[in-house]
Amino acid sequence: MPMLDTVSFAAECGACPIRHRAVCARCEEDELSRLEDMKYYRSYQAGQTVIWSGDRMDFVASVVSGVATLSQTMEDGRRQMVGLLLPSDFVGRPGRASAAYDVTAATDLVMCCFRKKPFEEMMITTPHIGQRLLEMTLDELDSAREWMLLLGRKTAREKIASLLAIIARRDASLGLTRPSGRIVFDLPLTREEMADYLGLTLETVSRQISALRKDGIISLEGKRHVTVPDFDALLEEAGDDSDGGMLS
Amino acid sequence: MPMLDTVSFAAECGACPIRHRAVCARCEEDELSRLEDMKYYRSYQAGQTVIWSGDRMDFVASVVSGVATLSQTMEDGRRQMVGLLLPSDFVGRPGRASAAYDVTAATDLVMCCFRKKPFEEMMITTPHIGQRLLEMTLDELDSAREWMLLLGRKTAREKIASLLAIIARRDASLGLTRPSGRIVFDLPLTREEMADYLGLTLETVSRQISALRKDGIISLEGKRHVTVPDFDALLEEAGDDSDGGMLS
DNA sequence: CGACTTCTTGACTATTTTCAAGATGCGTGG
DNA sequence: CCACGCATCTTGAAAATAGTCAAGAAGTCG
Repeated sequence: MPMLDTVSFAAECGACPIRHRAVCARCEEDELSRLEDMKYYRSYQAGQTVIWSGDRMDFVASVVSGVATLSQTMEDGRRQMVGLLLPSDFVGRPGRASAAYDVTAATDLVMCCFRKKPFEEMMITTPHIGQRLLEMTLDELDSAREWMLLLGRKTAREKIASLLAIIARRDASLGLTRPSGRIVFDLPLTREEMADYLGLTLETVSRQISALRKDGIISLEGKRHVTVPDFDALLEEAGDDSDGGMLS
Repeated sequence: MPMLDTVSFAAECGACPIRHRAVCARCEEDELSRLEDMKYYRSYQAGQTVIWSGDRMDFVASVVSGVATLSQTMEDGRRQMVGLLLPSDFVGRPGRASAAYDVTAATDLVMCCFRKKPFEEMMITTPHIGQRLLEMTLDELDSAREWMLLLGRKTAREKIASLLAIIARRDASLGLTRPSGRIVFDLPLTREEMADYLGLTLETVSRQISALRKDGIISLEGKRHVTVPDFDALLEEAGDDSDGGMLS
């Protein structure tokens, strides 16, 4: 098992890449400096577990870079991913002592952690944090519900296309690719992780990716590097309405 | 189509049955009286639509009595329920102009509606509402994630057992039945609504209910009235860990 | 009591899973 | 630099689960 690594980072909130999107987005300068006093960074390697469900959790955190997954496991080993945590996403629940889900680093990961006690106190005294967290939680709830539609009603092919579209759109919104019809990105997940997210087996994931490739919806170099020649065609396969689930 | 019905209700917040659990739970007397100024009650009959996805929504609301459903529909008609709204649950999203989901009355329903504009203003000036709403939203997010596990990984039989367990537990917590091994309740949903909630067809729902009946896990009088002789046996069928997903 | 909706059950079909074998790619060490 | 070993991925064949189509039963409401 690899070890946790507490990092001394370029720790200026002012220079933080997720400053404007994370839970601290609405904070004023003085609030930020209070946050700086309770924060520390942690890095994890791809594959490392951040925390196990049920473990005591004495911090909350924002994802700074990389991708983490939230997942639940049944006694017999069946696993379902219940969230994909991207930069600026929030981890942990104020007021709860232990983790409700397994959190795993899907890629190399950096998190900005806040000691829980002072963070909770600050939530009471300053409204900006709680307001922003409410906004973010409502957004997550919408995502979770969109995912419920996928899990409950979409076919395997639609599930794969939907996941690819989400990842593609996210990369595009981070400015890593131009928002034309052609999109290129790397999958941050293994086939098994995709299966756990989509409620499928890894074999079905593999087959459907092959099928989408055969049909020219995507092309692959290696196993992770994906090219989508026509994003609209991908959305068509995903079965979403044309706006792709954008909520005003 | 039945019509909307605006009701003059026994409108005292002090006597409200959901006073201690709803979004107003933390409000002081003076805050309650501000809420009274912006509130009105509405009743709906079982089957009636409260609001359609995409419709403009100039209120937010709490469910006072009855059961409502939140659902999403794909272009080709596939439908997935994404939430079950019980007394004290909150409907609507502050800061959003239109409904993101279809809201339907599953049973006769009474809602306590707040005009959206003043409610949003009050959220900024008084922290109690936003704090409580954050708590409730985090709880809903947990429920949604529990449902994702069900939709993605459970078998049809486990899905049915899980739904029955949830309804049974809820009725018990409302004090309608004693919390012994034996539990009796009425299903608030049709087979089709159950199917939409569970990501199944109504035929599969029907078959699995018959199977649970044949195996003695439940018994039925009529189609809606259910007796669970041994609640632990039902939980076993649901595939949950023994605590039944209770979160501290 | 009768019409209509809701529900049940049967037979067949489709999709996804399971089990199994082999291919590909990646990192490490010779 | 190449080869080996391990993890990841692909593909095939058979099996299981849930879906579809269809008919009829039960319950409900007027």
